[in-house]
Amino acid sequence: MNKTDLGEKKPGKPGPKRAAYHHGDLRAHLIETVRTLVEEKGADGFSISEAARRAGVSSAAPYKHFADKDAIVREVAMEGMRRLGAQMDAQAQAADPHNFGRVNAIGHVYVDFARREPGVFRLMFGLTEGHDGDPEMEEVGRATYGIVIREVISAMPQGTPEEVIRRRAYMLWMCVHGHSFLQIDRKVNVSEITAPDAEVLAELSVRILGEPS
Amino acid sequence: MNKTDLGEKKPGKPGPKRAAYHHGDLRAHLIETVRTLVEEKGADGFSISEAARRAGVSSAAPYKHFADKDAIVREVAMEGMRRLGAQMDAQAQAADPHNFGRVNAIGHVYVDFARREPGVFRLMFGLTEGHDGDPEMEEVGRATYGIVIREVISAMPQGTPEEVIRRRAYMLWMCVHGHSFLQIDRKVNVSEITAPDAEVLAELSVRILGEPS
DNA sequence: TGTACATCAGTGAACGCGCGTTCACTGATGTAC
DNA sequence: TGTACATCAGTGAACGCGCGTTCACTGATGTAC
Repeated sequence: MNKTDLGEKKPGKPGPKRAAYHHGDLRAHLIETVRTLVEEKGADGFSISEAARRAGVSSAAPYKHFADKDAIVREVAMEGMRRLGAQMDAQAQAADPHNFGRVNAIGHVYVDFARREPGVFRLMFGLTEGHDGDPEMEEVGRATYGIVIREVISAMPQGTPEEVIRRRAYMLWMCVHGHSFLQIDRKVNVSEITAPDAEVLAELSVRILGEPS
Repeated sequence: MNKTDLGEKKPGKPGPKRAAYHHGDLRAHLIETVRTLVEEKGADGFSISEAARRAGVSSAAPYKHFADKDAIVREVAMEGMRRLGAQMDAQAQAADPHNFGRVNAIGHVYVDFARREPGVFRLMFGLTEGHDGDPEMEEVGRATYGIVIREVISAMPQGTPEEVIRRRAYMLWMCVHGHSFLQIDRKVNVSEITAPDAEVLAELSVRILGEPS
């Protein structure tokens, strides 16, 4: 197989994507490809071979950029976590602080992310054996969770002890996380609830962040 | 390979497990084997071949009892759901009804199940492509969730509208489900909470089932 | 600007592996008479 | 109780498959002079 057969490149008329023999940014392209592949086939259904095939590259090429399959998965998960954090931050800032509006905004971003990219979401939060003590992974996770903490702090009365803050934040996380998984795993229907997401999340933040009855 | 080589059976002294040439209850034995295998290797890591090997049977034998791999997985998931339901029921009945004690008991059974059998738990609640519209699966799921509904009803004031009941029940489910996954996926640590499970779950049931502040 | 060379990012062929599933088979079991 | 036979639950060999990864290689690119 000749290189001119490979991509959409015609000889003499260099394609817009592939500058030349070298791909240019195969690494980023692979991450992106794996991302869509994970959505299509699931975290355990995709293969490096297929990603390479889709990227129009030999099956050995990925190994020039990643040590092994796990390394790609890790990258996709981290990139997802960063995006989630960025979206949470942006939406929180944009939201009305009254009635726990910022906390609610974060919750919606979380659930929407799960719904929009269930595959990546699973990669980020499912047990991915080996990422367990990964410090970089932990760091980006903590950074994202830090946004939740920040907004819970500003939603609660000043001077609320840190321990209480942490506990309330975790309660919110539990709910939102559970909701996300029940949604993408299509288990919500057995609950037969009719209320829309927004209503349920709003009620929860009031109940969790307000005074107990 | 002769049959006398297969199991622990010595000729003339029939083993206690394998009555004779026929296994006796290979079907049940396979389900049990897969159950432990799923815990060891994860839902996507186990193989029928290995299950057969462990059961001391040829790799083709399982197909005398199950159509394909999915059918075994399905059975393991259903059996898990039935056990979860039974445990929830038993612990709810045994618990003190005051202070939402029964609801809390159910929550603990749920979380403990996840912690004790994360593999099966994932099988039951993770998206297992194909079990989606499975009516038998839905039925056993609904039966188990029915226990939650039952206890929420008896924990709330008489005459509470069904819609409210369903919503509160789902809120509890979200939390407990989220907590379960965060635990088994080892993500709880980033929240840095120190309060024990029991305390958090108890507070949540008060907040969710009580009057909002 | 031209040349020599090191480096880099690919290729394509090959490997060993374990898997899910099928197949023709066979020995054990249960049943009818 | 004995015999003939259908059925059942296994065997073991084989299949095709796609995978992750390695390897020696090669052409393109960047750099030093």
